[in-house]
Amino acid sequence: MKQSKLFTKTRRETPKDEIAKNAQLLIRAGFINKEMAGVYSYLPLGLKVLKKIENIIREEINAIGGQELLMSSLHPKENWEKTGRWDSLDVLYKVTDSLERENALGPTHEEIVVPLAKPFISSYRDLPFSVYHFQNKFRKEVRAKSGILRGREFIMKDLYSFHSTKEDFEEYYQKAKEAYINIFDRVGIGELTHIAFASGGSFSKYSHEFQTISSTGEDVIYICKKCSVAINKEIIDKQKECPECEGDDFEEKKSIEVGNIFDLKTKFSDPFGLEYKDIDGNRKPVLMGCYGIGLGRVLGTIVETLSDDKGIIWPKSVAPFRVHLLSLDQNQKSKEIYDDLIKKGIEVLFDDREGVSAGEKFKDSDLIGIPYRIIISEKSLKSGGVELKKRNEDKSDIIKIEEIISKID
RNA sequence: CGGGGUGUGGUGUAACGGCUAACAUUUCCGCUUUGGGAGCGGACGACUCCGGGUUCGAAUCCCGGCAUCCCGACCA
Repeated sequence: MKQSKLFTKTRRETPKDEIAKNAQLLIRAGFINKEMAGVYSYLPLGLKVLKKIENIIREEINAIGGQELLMSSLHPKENWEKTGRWDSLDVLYKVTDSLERENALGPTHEEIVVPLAKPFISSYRDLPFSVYHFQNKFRKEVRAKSGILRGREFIMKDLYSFHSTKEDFEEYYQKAKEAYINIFDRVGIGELTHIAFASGGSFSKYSHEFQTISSTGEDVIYICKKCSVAINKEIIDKQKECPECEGDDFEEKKSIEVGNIFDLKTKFSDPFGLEYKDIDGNRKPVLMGCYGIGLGRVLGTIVETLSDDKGIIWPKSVAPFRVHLLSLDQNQKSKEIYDDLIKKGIEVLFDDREGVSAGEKFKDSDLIGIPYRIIISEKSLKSGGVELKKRNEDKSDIIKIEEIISKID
């Protein structure tokens, strides 16, 4: 991608209506645009990152047998009345059309996925299975806050699993937990992310949240100093020892909930009569689990936790480009290198803008946060090649042009 | 939903109740310049969020609304 053709430009000033670092940097760098409180558009750079996060999640969920589908955003009122949530869920957006028909905008998809699964489940032989999708969720948050961390419209991966026995559910739940660990490792926040015990489970007594340590987080967790698992606030009040190792020394930290896994039991199977016949021919309710990850929240958390005062520092796995190629008045030589890297399948943002000073290109590059920066200038060429600098390091090296590929893996 | 803050060119700010609403930046034109947001000259760009009110006179004061941010409550 040539930067001279890029849809967005960077901004020098931080927008005055954003306090959260994630939104300030993402808007300044041209990744997102704010439409209204809690609602953001993803621009070409932002969408690239979002898609990379999505693909990592997709690979890990496919690996535990999840089948991807895409459910609707507009939901029949009837389904929500069946579960009682038409009236009880205050974040539910209700829309009325000109014929006075009422619908809901989906904030989550139990009300769709359960009736959807019903015709496909009759026997215990049909179980287990799991389905998921990436989709825009709508929640009428009374107070959107923290940039893209708590919005009114956001993309979520929600996975639903269906089981005949609790043993089978527990086995799958464990696999989902491991998939989540892989996901947060791969997107670059694994070290900061703790599994937190939360209330709500039936068999294991707990559900689990994935909490990333960050001062901008709105949650508080207590990290066990002995085994590093965490407990969320609502259960540490009742219990003073670690459920994992029985340690009793905790560190209090603010954190962002980037994902959760939850045992639904028969909460949604019951109202929809989702049943199967067991081996003896008895009808029994299907057991379910649900597993969510907010993509925008993950993206925002990466920015919150990995940026510095100059801009964003993307992990390689989700960076919009691998290389930021800066031409300092050397467009001809730079173009050759750019074409060569593209031919080799490297994702490159090529700052080919003419009449833009070196300093401005450096500032923009720091802000956008691409992992590798290659500078081509009269100076570098005289020294025998190009200059390579990593976004997360201060030092830089002059390397030969032929060496580039081997240095950017 | 309670409490507080803020609404001025695209962006960020300034302006005691009183001249044609100022400055920076962005953008455009010309020249010049290329290692940390370069320099000079010129140009474009605002019914000062909306609606009322007070006043000879309102960006400025008052009332209402809307928007937005923060704190709290809420958060399958």
